[in-house]
Amino acid sequence: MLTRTPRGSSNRDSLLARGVMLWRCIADDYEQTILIGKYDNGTKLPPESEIAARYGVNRHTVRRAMAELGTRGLVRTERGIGTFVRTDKMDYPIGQRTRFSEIVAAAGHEAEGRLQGHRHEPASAEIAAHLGLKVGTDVVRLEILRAADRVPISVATTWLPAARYADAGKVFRRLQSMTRTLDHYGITGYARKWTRISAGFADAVDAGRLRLSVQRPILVVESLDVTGDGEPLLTTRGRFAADRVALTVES
Amino acid sequence: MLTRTPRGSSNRDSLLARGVMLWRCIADDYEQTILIGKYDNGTKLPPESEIAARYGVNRHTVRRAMAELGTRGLVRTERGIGTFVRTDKMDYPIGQRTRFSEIVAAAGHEAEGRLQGHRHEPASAEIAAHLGLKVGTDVVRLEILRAADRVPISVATTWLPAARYADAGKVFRRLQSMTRTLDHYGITGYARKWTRISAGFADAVDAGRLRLSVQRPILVVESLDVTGDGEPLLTTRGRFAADRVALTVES
DNA sequence: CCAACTTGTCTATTCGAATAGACAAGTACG
DNA sequence: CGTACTTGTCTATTCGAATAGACAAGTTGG
Repeated sequence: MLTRTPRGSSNRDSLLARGVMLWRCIADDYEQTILIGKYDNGTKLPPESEIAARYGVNRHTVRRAMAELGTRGLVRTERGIGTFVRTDKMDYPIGQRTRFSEIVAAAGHEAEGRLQGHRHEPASAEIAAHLGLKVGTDVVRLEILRAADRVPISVATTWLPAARYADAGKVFRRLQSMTRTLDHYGITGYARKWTRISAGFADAVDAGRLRLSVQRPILVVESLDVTGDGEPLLTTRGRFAADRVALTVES
Repeated sequence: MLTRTPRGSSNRDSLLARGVMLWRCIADDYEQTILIGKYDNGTKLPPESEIAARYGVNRHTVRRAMAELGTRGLVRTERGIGTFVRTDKMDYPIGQRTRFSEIVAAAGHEAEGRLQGHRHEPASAEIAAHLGLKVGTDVVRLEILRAADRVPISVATTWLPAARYADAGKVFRRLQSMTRTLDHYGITGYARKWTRISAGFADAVDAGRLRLSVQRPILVVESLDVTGDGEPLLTTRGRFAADRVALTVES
């Protein structure tokens, strides 16, 4: 070990923004490089010790930065081997039978759905039209964060008629899945009726939940699911991290 | 004092970016609000204690944020009175007799010029043309940060012929002023020959030196000064913080 | 199997961010 | 003058960022 520069100068200064932690600066620096497309998918990064030396920081600090990049879904680390760049996007098929947990499981990942919050509210004109209700009817609103292998994929706002699904929030929080929640209400065969896709930028709240930098692109997916009888069941407005997902529409 | 929320929740969460210090988040939040133009110039901000309560943080943390906004030139604090928004831009007249220290002094502020670095280098085609030298001739290059009342106003790169001003770096570092540096070489009556103004965005280095957020607009001012005899003296490429300066061209 | 290399985890220490409280110093107003 | 209010400064404490070092656990290649 040479370890000069015990405290000061090096490549650090060119990154160090006042009031921003070192590991965050390093993580952001790597994110830029990766998102620019400088690395191919699967490229092996240098060993942590080498990166630490190049930045003039401790190895633990680099580990913290890499952990951050892991939660952002930009790298994948394997013990004893190394850290690899991950630029492939998860394929997310959209069709009549669109179930997050099943899609993720089919892709060989671990699905997770966490309820961020829920409340009752009167239906807006748009929500009422989707669900076939009168404006102002009581509806349940759920905010759900979905992740695959602990990497956030999407945040979704879902509305259901309160008349039948008043406790949907509590049920979801326990069962952690929309499929199982509806099953709890006796709904088994439900289907996607329509899906509308647009794009935009993540606001501060969504960016935080999705562990994205602000102003990264997102895919906005609005949809309506119906019961087997064709009755409106739930409508959703989901925001997908466009850096991590590609939507495939079945036809 | 009510001081609930000893550690958690409040308006904090909506701001708190992971890896970014609290005071920085608050400062950036205020900067956004100010630059959007929500406050008129001179508007009095609420007392520190009140701001602290609104964000759910300690008063010291607010003070740190306000200190940051002060160095960015966005607020001005007066003891015993309060903190005031500062959106007025300093008027910077450009004419034949353009001397930073004189302009700033005339506006009632304290001028400061700090040398960031200096070196000799061969003249590029552009610099050579400006100074009337052959390409590759040895020139002295100075990087100067200028501030008024401790608020950074501009960073400037200045080139002089090395033949006569070889030690310009050391001299400037001692005298802290271009006017005095030239005076040291016996140059008293020099004048602006031409000025070219354009605009762009601050890169990471300039943003750091000017204490700006990255990607804030800057005014790029290229100019040539000549001696009393009309001989090319020095050429400069200055980058001014557009949020703090308005250039006035005399005609 | 063994040696070299890389990531994971542990302990200890230093330094600054953030909190908490108290008081000084300045201004404004009746 | 004196009270109320606001900013400035000080001390003390807690918690996490960053450093430092050592070793365990895993992979690779001879």
